[in-house]
Amino acid sequence: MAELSVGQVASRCGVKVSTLHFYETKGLIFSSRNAGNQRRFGRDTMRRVSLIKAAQQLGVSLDEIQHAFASLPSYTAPTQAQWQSMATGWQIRLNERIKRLQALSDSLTGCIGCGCLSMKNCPLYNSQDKLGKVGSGPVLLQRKAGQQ
Amino acid sequence: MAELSVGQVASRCGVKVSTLHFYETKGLIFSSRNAGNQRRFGRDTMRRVSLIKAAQQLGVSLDEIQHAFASLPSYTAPTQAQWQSMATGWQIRLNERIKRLQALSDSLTGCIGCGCLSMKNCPLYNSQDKLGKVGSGPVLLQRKAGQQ
DNA sequence: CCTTTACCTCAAGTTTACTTGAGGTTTTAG
DNA sequence: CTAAAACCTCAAGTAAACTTGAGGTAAAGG
Repeated sequence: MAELSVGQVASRCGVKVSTLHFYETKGLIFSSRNAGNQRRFGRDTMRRVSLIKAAQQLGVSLDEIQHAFASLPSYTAPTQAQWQSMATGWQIRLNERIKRLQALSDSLTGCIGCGCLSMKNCPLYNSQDKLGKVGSGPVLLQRKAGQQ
Repeated sequence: MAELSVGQVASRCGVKVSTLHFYETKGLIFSSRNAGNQRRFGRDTMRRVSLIKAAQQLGVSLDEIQHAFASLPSYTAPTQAQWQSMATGWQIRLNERIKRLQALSDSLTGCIGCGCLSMKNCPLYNSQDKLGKVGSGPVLLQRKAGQQ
């Protein structure tokens, strides 16, 4: 049983069948068809779906994921090296994100310590505001890559 | 100048005026009105907006944020203790999230190490799949709080 | 005073990521 | 062989988080 039906992939990946259809239209996964026009997925599809779900945890959009997947072959199972370079790429991204969250956590710690009643020395609030200078405000740790 | 106009809050927080209107309809921020029916915000509004943006980084929805804000007074500036208990709550959440991302990062590291050609020992893929047992699949680290 | 900039409200539009449903075909289990 | 379960396509609906636009009022600078 080399190939899997859409229902099998769905149940083993914990997603709905409709989600897999959707991912296929987005070019995130690929299938061939059997005699009766039903989808048949290679086993690597499950890893793709796992990676999609993992990446979404990091706040990565499907478009970006698709872009990252673009280096992988669509219809043949990716090689070891190909998976590895993808995984490495995600991990770099993931570690950046962890760092940012850590920084945010530190800011909150400062916030808890400072009391923040005065708003003058709150590290969260004052990360950019500098006590009300003209210009852009306390745009804090977000907005690294054009989120708005 | 104790109170701020919507435009001032917007530019100092790095968000659009329409976003502040939107947040107000959602009950995330509050304003009084001047003689000409224009909004006037207390300075604590900026901290609220900072916290909203920070929380969004953690994947917290506006509804949840609103719920967390519910403990704060709407029209009077929150006290030190009130801010602190909020910040502490966020930080617990934040640290949980960091832990999860760390776990994901570890899985990816395993993935990079194992090569994953066989799919038999990939820690990312096999976190729940157990080599194809019947039942639910490699539902990995997500889905902690009914995300789908 | 007058014009430009900032505000106001309310309705409708946008994007992302899916889900639901209708109407019909294929597989599979008994 | 037949009935239920699984698939198929395509269109439309949903939810979150905003944004845009129209039509009109207020405030601020010269």
